[in-house]
Amino acid sequence: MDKGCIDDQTTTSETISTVAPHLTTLIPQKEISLCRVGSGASTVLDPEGGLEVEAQSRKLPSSRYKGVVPQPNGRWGAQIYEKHQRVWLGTFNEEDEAAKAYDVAVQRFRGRDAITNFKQIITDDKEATMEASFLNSHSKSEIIDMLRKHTYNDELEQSKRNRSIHQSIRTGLNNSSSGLSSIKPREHLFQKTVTPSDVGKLNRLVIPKQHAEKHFPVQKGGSSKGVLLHFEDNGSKVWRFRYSFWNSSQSYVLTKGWSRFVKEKNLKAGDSVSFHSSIGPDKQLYIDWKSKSGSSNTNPRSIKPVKLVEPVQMLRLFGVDISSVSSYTSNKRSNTERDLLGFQDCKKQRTINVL
DNA sequence: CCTTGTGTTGAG
DNA sequence: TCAACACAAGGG
Repeated sequence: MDKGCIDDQTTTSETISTVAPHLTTLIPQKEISLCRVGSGASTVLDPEGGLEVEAQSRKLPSSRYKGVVPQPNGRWGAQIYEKHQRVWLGTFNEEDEAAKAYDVAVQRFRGRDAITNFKQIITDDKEATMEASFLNSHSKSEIIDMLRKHTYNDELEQSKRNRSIHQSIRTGLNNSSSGLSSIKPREHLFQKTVTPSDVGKLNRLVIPKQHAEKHFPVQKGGSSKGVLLHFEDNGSKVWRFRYSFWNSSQSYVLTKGWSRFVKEKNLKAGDSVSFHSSIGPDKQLYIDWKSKSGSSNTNPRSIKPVKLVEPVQMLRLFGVDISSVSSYTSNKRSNTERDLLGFQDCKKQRTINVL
C-alpha cells in the first residue's frame, strides 16, 4: 500500500472507537445541513429519486469539513498539507471522525490556534491543556501514526492516566516501599489490547511492529534468539520476558515468561497491556495492564503495600543492549525539529508517508 | 476483488 | 493550501 520512509503496515484491527472524548467539549463550527450530492462511487447511496441520476458522473459527495475528502467506498479520508505536500491521516467510517483526525493533526502541525473543524470552547480547560501537552510530547509522525491506526484517543487517555500517577507520586502518596524515591517518572511507550491468542495457549504476546521497532531493540533477521527484557509492574514485581522476532509470522513477540504474566494478572482478551520506560538515562521498563472495562489496574495482587526488600535494585537488570535501544527510546523530547527532518526525508511522493 | 491513499491538476 | 478526481498498488 505504501512504501514510505519507514514502511510499516501492521494493520491493527482497532475498534473504530468513537473519536474524542476530548472533543465532547467542542462544538461544530459548521452545522450545515447535509446536502449530500450524488452517490458514492459504485456503492449504494442513491439519494432520493434516482431521477436526475447523472448516474455515471459518480460524483463523490464533498465533505463540509476541512481536511476531509470522500473515498470511493463511502468512507472518508483525512489529510493535511504542509510544505506543498499532502500528509495522509487515514480513512474513517464517519465524516466527523475524519474531521476530528484533521483537527488533531492541524493542532499538532500548526499549533493550538489553528483553525479546526470543531472549535474549542474553553481555552483553559484542563483537558485541553493535557491534550496540548500530549500533542507536544509526540512527534508529528507519531501523532499521524495514531490517527491512521485510530489509536489516538487510547493513547491520549493513557497519557492522562500516566499523568495522574505522577501527580500522586509527587504529592507523596507513594512512600510505598523502599522509603526513598523508588518510583521514577515514566513515559508511556505504547499500549496494546490483547487478542485471544495473546492470552491463549500460544504463550506469547505479539508486539505491534511499529511499536516494537520504535521502542524495543531490533534484532530482526539472523539473531532470532531474542533477548531478555525486564519489566517492572505496579507492585514492583519484575517480569522477565524473552523478546524476539519470529520470521515465520514476521512479528515481534514476547515469549518465555509471558504466560506467567497472563496467569497472574488474569488477563483476558480485550484487556490491554501498556509499556512504559523511566524517563532518565536508565531505561527501566515497566508493564501495566487494565481490564477491558477500563477499570484502572489496581490489582490486589500487584498492589501489595509492602513488598519492599530491594526491588529497586533489580531495575538495573535490564542489561540488554540498551545502547541500541536508547536511540529509539530517547527521542521523546526534542521532537520539534528533528521530526521535521525525518519528515522531509520522506518526500519521495507527493504525499508524505509517515508510518 | 475491494480499499487505500498517491499522482496530479486546477482553483483559491 | 486545498479538494477533486482517477486509478495504481496492496491487501485479503
